[in-house]
Amino acid sequence: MTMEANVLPAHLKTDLADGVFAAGCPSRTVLDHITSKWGVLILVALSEGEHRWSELRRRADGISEKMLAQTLKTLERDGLVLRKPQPVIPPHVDYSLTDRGYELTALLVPLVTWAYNNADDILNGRP
Amino acid sequence: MTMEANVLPAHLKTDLADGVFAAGCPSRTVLDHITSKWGVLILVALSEGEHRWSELRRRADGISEKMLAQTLKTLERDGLVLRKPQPVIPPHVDYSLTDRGYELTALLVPLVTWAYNNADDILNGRP
DNA sequence: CAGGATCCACCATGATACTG
DNA sequence: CAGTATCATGGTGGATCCTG
Repeated sequence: MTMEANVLPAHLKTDLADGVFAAGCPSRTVLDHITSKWGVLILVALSEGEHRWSELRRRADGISEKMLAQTLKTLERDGLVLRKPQPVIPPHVDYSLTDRGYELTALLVPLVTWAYNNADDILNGRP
Repeated sequence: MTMEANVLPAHLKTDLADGVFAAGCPSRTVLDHITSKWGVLILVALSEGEHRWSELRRRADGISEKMLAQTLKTLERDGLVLRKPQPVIPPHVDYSLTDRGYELTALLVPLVTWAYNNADDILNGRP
């Protein structure tokens, strides 16, 4: 019996243009943003609802203020995250997902969940 | 009308333990591997079927030999990619997905597809 | 409270050359 | 063909201090 193992079925492939493999493809830049170390965590955190700066800082354990600012700015410029300054005393800023950001996290959360569930087996060489 | 916008429904959240946000969580390491710049492309390429070293080198446009070797080694150690040296003349090596790698690409390919389809809008500030 | 600015260190990455 | 070895570098990311 001849069969090629572990090849994605056609219906999953059709949407994936060859372009993603090209060096100059814009998707590379976008992928860099959304799969960045902290980008993933921030997006997943926001998928649970609106968060303040200080909440995100605590939630994404280990992130520096610099990287939080940089990550949020990139995601905001990409139209994935919405920044809402609240002019109250004391002032704060709320971050949430845009529609496009929400669409993205629907794909991202399962990936992170999978990584979480498989991490121990993977890192310990278990099948 | 009060409603919280763009929050994932409960059934998608339940599986996602708070642990992923912890600095020491093993999933961070795994995420680093599978969301790395070249890791993503190699996994997606292999989701289309078995590839040789030289094929992967050409497919992942712009990758250096060093990065290809490093990426493949990491993915192999993680049990996501299978390495099969072919003792023929001239010799070559086939790379393919393990069952676990296949499971992963089922989640990864939609993400890459999304990035590809949205890249232009995102980078040009279109809604 | 939410950042901006600056300095610095290191590691990931790339180029090149060589080998089993 | 499929890598490994070595070296150079620059960009990512952290620490610290400062501000609206």
